[in-house]
Amino acid sequence: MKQDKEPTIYDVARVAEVSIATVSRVFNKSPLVTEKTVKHVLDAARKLGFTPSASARGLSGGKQETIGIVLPILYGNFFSDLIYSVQALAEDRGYDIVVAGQKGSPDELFATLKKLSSKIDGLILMYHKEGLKEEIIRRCPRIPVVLLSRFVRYREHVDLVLDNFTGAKLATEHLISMGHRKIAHIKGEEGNIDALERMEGFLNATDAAGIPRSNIELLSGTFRQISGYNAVEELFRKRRDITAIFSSNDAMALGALNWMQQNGVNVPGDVAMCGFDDIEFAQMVRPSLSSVYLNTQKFGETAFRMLMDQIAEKSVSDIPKGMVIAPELKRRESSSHAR
Amino acid sequence: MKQDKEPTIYDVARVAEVSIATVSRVFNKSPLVTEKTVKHVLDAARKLGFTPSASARGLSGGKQETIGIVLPILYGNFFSDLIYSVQALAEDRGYDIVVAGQKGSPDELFATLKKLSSKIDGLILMYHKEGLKEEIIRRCPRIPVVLLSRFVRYREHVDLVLDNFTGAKLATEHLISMGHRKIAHIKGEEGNIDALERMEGFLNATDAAGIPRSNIELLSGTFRQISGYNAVEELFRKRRDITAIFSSNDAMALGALNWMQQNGVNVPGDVAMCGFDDIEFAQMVRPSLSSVYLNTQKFGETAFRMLMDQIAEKSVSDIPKGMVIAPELKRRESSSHAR
DNA sequence: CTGAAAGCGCTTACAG
DNA sequence: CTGAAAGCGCTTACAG
Repeated sequence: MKQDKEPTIYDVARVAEVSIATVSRVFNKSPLVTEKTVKHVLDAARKLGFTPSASARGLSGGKQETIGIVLPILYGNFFSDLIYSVQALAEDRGYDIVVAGQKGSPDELFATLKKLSSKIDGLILMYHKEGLKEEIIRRCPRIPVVLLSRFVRYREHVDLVLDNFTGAKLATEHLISMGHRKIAHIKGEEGNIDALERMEGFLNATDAAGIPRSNIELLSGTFRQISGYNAVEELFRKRRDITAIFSSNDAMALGALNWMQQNGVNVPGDVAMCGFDDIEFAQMVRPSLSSVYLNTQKFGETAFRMLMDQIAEKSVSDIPKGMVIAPELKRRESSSHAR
Repeated sequence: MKQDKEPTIYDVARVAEVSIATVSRVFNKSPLVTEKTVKHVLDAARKLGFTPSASARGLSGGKQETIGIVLPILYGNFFSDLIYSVQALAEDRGYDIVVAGQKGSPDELFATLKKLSSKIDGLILMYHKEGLKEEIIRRCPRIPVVLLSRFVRYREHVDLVLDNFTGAKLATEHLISMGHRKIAHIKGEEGNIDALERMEGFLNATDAAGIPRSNIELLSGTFRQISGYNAVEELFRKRRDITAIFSSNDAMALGALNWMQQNGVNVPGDVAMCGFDDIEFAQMVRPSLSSVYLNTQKFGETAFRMLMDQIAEKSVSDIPKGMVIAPELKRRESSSHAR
């Protein structure tokens, strides 16, 4: 039963009394083989504990049955949600997933990709650089890629976007629809593109509603809770006419909530509040926090399907699709009070 | 420059005017090759954009330069932290990581492992079942494995344990050392082994301190925040002499904190509080929440090192090491008041 | 220090 | 429907 080395296709062929070609066909579900032969082969394989060698398959057939996911950083909820959703689909299709991070420069990225490329049949890549799609097609010509971005501004350069901008716009429109005309925005970290796109979404909505810039207040933040706390403190020192706040993330919104609760400002009675990210605590806090949910799961699933399409067509599509995964607004208590 | 197909070792050999054996040696950093030859080969390889085929290497050399990580579920902070820490080390050593989840039964697990085994040089596996180590060695004899568990009770069956029990004990001892003798514990989800081990750690500490069982109160919980809220509400209806609470996780601790703040119970003045998990919000909330931190990063790094050792020794070690990664207590405001 | 050659375990035209 | 055989791109004794 127990082998000293892994059994090969030859062992199976011998036991099943067929040629190795037939064994190979059985494991590749070729329609050519008789049902009876299939059974023989499968029995022999089971008896020997045979599993085809991925290396040999890869070498001769060119299929790895593995896809790669390369992300800026293998960390946090975004990473975890993305892998989770892709893996669930990949498993059904018999694909394994190899993950890689990427440090800094495009050159290092390409070194990673080159090394990875002989292990995978396709790649899901999140990286932000104009013209990257074209460069990848040029430098890794044989490998289908789905390019991902969290930034609408790169829409034309990638295949799939998880849209911060529209999320922020949705949240702001919601606050406006509740009657608010004097709205503050707590910005995210300086230089962070998520933060930038969220602010742009905010301004786009207020502008579209005809709200004058003097009615809005942009507050500095760092995405950390304490900066939300400090931001509202400063806001209220400066002016007290603001009736709604859109925060660039939930952590800062919670910090802001904290300050207001400590200082007798009622939410949503005096000030309505909306965050971004829809972290677990948004539902847990009192008042529960309205927030924008980025559907990372859908993002991952769509990316995987796009990749499978490319692999199936055996065509490395060079037409960026620029598809967008829409964010969703979660209305909760913190913005439930109409003006 | 741009090839219609990937360049091979033959192309490099031709351009560098050496044999393919030499090219191979260069890429395997064989000490035999002249510096001058190395340079020629590397130049040719660069010029052609050559990267060795992982499949061919795997087939003929038996090294995949890939390790597998198989976890119960590819989800949440634990997963993300573990991958992050392993990946950082693996990248330095030139290893890629393939991840897989596992559904239910041991048979499905072994199917997953068998399929994976030809793609990897070693495996980090988290799975809870007595005798699993032996079964793996029997059924996947050629592949080094590091078995992980979050449960000390399986210590003898695995290589590395992330210790819930001691974490809970630490937290409880801390509360006792602050002078508390009447302590409640909010339990985690019924049937969950993490929850069970945390409760056992709690009871172990109170017993060791000679605290009578009548002085302690075990409250039902589900790990969700609301259940912590409900648990203290019930506790205070029942008795008001409890001066400290150890919660099986932070979410419930935060729920409990919530109830107490709403009902005029001062933390830590009237009741000290300690949670488990050290989630981000533990530091953000007021009062900040004391908690137990499971060093997942160290867990992952240690697992990887153990695996590398096994791979290097080329010996599939069958002696479970039963090493334990100690949890750390984070003392914060919620338990800062001595009795 | 370098090369010729066998072999790793498959897939896939090509014959039959 | 099945088999014999070439070939995928490497590594590694074995010679020299």
